[in-house]
Amino acid sequence: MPVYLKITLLILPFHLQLMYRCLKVMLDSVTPSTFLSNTMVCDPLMSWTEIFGTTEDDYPTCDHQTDSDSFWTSIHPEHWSKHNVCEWLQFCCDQYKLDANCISFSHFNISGLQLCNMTQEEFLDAAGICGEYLYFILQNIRMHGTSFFTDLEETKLSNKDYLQSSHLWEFVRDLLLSPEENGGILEWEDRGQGIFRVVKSEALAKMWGQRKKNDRMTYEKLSRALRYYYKTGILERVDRRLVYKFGKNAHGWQENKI
DNA sequence: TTGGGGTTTCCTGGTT
DNA sequence: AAACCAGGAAACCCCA
Repeated sequence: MPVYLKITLLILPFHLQLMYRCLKVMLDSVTPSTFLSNTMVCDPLMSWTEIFGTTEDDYPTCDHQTDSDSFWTSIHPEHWSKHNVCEWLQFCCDQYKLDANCISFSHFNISGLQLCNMTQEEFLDAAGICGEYLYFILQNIRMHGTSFFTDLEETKLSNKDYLQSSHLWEFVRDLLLSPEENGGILEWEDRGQGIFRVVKSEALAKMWGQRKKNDRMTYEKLSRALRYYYKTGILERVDRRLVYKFGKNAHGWQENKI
């Protein structure tokens, strides 16, 4: 075997590792503000040791059952492979109790970049009501994971400051005010009186948990937080399961006062 | 550093 | 039996 070929084979793994580590450093160094300001992505002054690290081999792996949301928010969806997209769909079905039968998986045999370029209508075509929900989850990851929009006008969600609310009741209110985007998690029972129903309790909890970067959130705990609002008049009791009503101190939910 | 608001976590007991 | 409701207690986190 020629010497140059031996050398090439010898250094090939090293090159692959170098490429991976460079890519990882680039991704890790990215922050939302970096992209929002349209400035350079990488810190140009990375040392060799920062790039190569030590000798351990920490190639990325994804166990969507155990890593929960962390993997999907650690790498921007645009960088997902076809396999990642497929795993993400499976993860969403498991995590949010979506009916996989609704999903036309052939429509999702695409890269992360192509996924990100899909419109809400295309999601609907590909997965019906689940598509609406998947679209919402994806936008949420793009906004709150390692998301980096170059243009804040890019989505309807950001236009409405959707999910920017700091309090739980505002988060709930804003979901109710965007029925086309909340995936049927919440719905009005009596719009005029501010009475609403939680349709998918655990999905709501997961979404709130995602908002707070807390994958241990449950409806049990979320509902405890909602019950605290009875004291402050943000919510009023409705003696029906999963039904709540906005109180006199809640604002922004009335149709004529938005 | 501290104190308060707003949860989050855990719990017991009750209801649907 | 599972899911939900009620509310006490304490921990936690963030912000001013």
